[in-house]
Amino acid sequence: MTTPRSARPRPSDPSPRSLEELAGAPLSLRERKKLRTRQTLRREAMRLFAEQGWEATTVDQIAAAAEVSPSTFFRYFPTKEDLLLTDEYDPLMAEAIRARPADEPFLTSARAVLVGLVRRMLSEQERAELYERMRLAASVPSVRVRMLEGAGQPRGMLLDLLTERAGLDAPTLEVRITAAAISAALTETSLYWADRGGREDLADLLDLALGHLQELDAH
Amino acid sequence: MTTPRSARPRPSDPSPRSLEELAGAPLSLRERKKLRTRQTLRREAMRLFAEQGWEATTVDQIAAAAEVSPSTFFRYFPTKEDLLLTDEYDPLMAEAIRARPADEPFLTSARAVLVGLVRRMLSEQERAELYERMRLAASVPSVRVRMLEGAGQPRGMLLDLLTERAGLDAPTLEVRITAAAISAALTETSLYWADRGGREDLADLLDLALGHLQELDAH
DNA sequence: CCATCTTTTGATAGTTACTCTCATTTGAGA
DNA sequence: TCTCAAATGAGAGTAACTATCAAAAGATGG
Repeated sequence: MTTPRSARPRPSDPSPRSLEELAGAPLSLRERKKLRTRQTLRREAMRLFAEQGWEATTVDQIAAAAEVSPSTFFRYFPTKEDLLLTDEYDPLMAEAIRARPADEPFLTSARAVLVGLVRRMLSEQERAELYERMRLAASVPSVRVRMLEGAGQPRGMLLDLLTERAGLDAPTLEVRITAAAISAALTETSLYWADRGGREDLADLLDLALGHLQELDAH
Repeated sequence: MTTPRSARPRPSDPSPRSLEELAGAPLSLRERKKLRTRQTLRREAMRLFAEQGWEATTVDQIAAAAEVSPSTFFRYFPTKEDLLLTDEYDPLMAEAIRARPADEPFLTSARAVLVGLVRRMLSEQERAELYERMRLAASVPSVRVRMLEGAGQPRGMLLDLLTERAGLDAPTLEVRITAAAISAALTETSLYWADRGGREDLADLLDLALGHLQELDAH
């Protein structure tokens, strides 16, 4: 439970990440292998988690199932928890928020963008994966914790956006409060959704939650 | 980094905790010893953290400094991080919030109570301790993480209070959002305070932060 | 196709936070 | 003083990491 920090040589990130599959950039063999290893690790991990639960599944098992050494596992995922983190939505959110009028209250922008994104963007499979991740996050504290931490989390991005929009260099307390509140609402809503078995519509829930934040004063 | 959970027999909590020093209840020898062990552990730990930093200080060192076995350490603090958590203010907060008119918006109650509590309640020494804890929390991710998690954190208590006040059995999404937002604001403010070297007035900051939450819609 | 250079990998040997179990000590209460 | 429950210590074990280094495998220029 010490602060994890990988000083060990890691396989370098495929730079423009996942977009170049669509763009013409042909992946080199090396890059393809790395991608496949990463996917295999994640897939095997999720399978094992589903079969045996989070705690009963060791990193060694995951590595074995993916046919790599434990060392290699840690080169791809600095912690076991990181298997469940993805920040792939952050850039999209950032872009969409920047496209909104700058004089609009930030929470209004965020609400519109987040709800819209969730409503449109998720394919069935993405939805299912998100659900699995959130289910685990909801039941395993250390995962929730890592999720709240910030690495792959929206707070950092929201903070930057807010600071930028306010024309500030460093975030004020108010800015930090706004970012923290939205991020907390986002996480809480996802967890709530997972708690209820993923049966309700996530976009609706999110709309409700952020709407509630807007009128916190009245309840 | 597995989910920590103490299944080992722990020294039982001195039930009404810390209040009975003021009340007439004379502590038994056993209770006094437990209290002293807990305090010693925490004090020695803080000293070592200050001297060597968080990571360089091992649990074994702390136990040795407090002259107990490592086993005993874990009986008192399920994780190293827990050394920095205290929920001693929670009961006071709960009581004070319950004393407010039930038809008042919850955030208004919370703001009044929290700010009042912080403004009045902290002796110089409490203030200094809180500052040290927050300083560490602000700089050591795993601690911040554990702080956000909820164990010693106000979210759980706020959630109960809110659910109770709304006359519900189980918390709705709205209730969860409110609790999460207030809790996040509380933590964020404390971290901000620590970031700034503890020079500003915590009560003022808190008032500002919760006030900002009330008008999130306008910014 | 070959030789070299770089990146990725695996093996091995720690360290540390924690868990479990069990025998011993110590305070509580009669 | 005897008895019982609670608290402690000792020791062995697990699992998540970290650090190091040599071997394997793609990339690259000729």
